[in-house]
Amino acid sequence: MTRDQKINSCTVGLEKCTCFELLTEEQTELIDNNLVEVGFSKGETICKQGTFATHVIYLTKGLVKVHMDGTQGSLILKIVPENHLVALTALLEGNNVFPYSVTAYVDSVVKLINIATFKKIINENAKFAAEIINTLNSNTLQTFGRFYCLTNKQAYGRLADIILCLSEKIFKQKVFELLLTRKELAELSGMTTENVIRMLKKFREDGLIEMEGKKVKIKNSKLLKKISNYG
Amino acid sequence: MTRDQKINSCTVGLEKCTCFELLTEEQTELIDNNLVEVGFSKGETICKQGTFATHVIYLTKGLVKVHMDGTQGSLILKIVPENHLVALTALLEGNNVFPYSVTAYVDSVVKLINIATFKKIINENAKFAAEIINTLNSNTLQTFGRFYCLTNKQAYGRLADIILCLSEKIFKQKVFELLLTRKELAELSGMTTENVIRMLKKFREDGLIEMEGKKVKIKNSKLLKKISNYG
DNA sequence: GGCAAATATTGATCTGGATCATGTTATTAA
DNA sequence: TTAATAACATGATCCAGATCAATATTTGCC
Repeated sequence: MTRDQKINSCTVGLEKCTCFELLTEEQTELIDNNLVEVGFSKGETICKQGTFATHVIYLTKGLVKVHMDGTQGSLILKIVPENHLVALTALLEGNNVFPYSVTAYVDSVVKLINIATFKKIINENAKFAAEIINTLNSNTLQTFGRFYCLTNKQAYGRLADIILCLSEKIFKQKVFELLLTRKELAELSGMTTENVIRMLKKFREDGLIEMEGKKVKIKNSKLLKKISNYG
Repeated sequence: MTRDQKINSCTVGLEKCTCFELLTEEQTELIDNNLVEVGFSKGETICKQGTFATHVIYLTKGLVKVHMDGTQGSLILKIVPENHLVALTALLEGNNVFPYSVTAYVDSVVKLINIATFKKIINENAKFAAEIINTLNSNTLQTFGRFYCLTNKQAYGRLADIILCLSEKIFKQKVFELLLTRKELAELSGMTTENVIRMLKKFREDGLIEMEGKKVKIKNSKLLKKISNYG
């Protein structure tokens, strides 16, 4: 069996959400009349696991994490940047509560879209539904990659993954302001804060990255990718 | 923060697929004219990660595993029992290859539905599309549970999960014929074969299960659930 | 029916990363 | 301005589960 398939283990979806362009004028108006726009500060819970799912969330501005909390601790399923739909799982019939929480990493703005309205439009507009199917599949693929990363890679590989993901997908630059604390990085890469610190130090010593305060600079992304890819 | 949420970590979807009941006569005929039914023997690859995704798979009979293989080994994303759609991710626009492989655990029969036909119907029939959205969301929820299980639980908890899942969701009995080898159980619960054997022995010694040849009997499902739930 | 190849089992050893302890430096709030 | 709190850092120890090694047992198949 060949085991050389490249698996994308990045944490965020890439594509901008385009589904709303497929609505009729009437449907656009219906949505607009059935949503509220709300701001959340850094650290605030946008939706809480276990509460009634009365709306779908569209992130207008900011960066959020989607996480499940259980008896054995917390798992970050994904992080979502702006211009993305967030809580589509809420659409599932017969499951009227959020299966996860959504928390703001930075100050964020969301549109809360009434779920009944959203469902109504899906059932009326097949093109819109098709685009939602596309979004769901894209999310799934994303999650599978992260799933693989967290279960099959070693700690160095997981951390390299997260750093590359932040650089390439979120901030889209080699040099960026790290918004996340070591603790948050640890949660994201599925290890302890202490180990994130130790490993970042190692990365610095080996000339893979440079850090000054909150500024992070990718020095050797090729080798970083190798580490991500080996484990 | 409360951390007492019950998370379903079972590996398979529950609901029977009902989407085809929503088709018009014409659409049903269109599907029927664009599918082939194929049998696969135990162990055979039904679709291979990285090959062109030309069809959606509907499992008529049998039991299959969906898995991703990469440089760091293999990950079983889920197992799927009969009467379920399997490779819906293939629908994703711009992603024309299967992101995972599907392999038969036992002799199985599948319907391979032409993907263009499937997409055409989604774009024409909003109710059908809505049902597909429902299925996708159900799958997602399922995967999240397994994701949580594999990343946050200890080995005993993971094994207990798999045994309960097999008993309750797949075979729907307290006593069942274990179709899977120790090695397959190990893959499924994310540990080594040796440890599966040791832990099964421990479960037997502690009176949680009874085993005779391939027959497995759940003796104390309450305690087994506790182990699954603690870790 | 026999033999090669999986599969199952058990014990000994090793190790990646968690946990614990302790201290230092930034923020935040009062 | 300072007290409190959270973030950052580093070293010492520990442990769940992997890896390795060495049979036993089953299964498929010519």
